[in-house]
Amino acid sequence: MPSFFDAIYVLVRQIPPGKVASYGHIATLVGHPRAARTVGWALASLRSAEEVDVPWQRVINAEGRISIRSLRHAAEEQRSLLEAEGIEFDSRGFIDWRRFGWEGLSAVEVEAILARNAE
DNA sequence: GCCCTGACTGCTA
DNA sequence: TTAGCAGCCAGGG
Repeated sequence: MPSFFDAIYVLVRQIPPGKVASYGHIATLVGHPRAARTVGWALASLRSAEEVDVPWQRVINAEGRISIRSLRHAAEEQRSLLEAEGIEFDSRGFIDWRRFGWEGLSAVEVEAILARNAE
């Protein structure tokens, strides 16, 4: 059974290129619907470990927008990375969930992926 | 082991 | 409709 952080990283890796998911969405998938802040915290600490292959830029807030409080340059970098994958921002900086939102995985799929990762 | 912090969220006023 | 605020969870000091 991977730790909470590991579960987050594993699920974020499941987000396909050109798609985005919200912090709350990821938190729900790992079994903690109210732990969105923890997801953000996990990704924030992840960013310092660049060798880890996790597409952190594909995780944004519930509004479909980048809202990094500190690390302003990281927010700009995130937007660049997403645009490079074909994701478009409207004039207000919002992403269209209908076009780029990730559908997520079923509980069964999540369980299988986490179990595989735990090996 | 307690206290603080944080890339969030949803409800109230 | 916009702004404030209190939960939520885990890691680090």
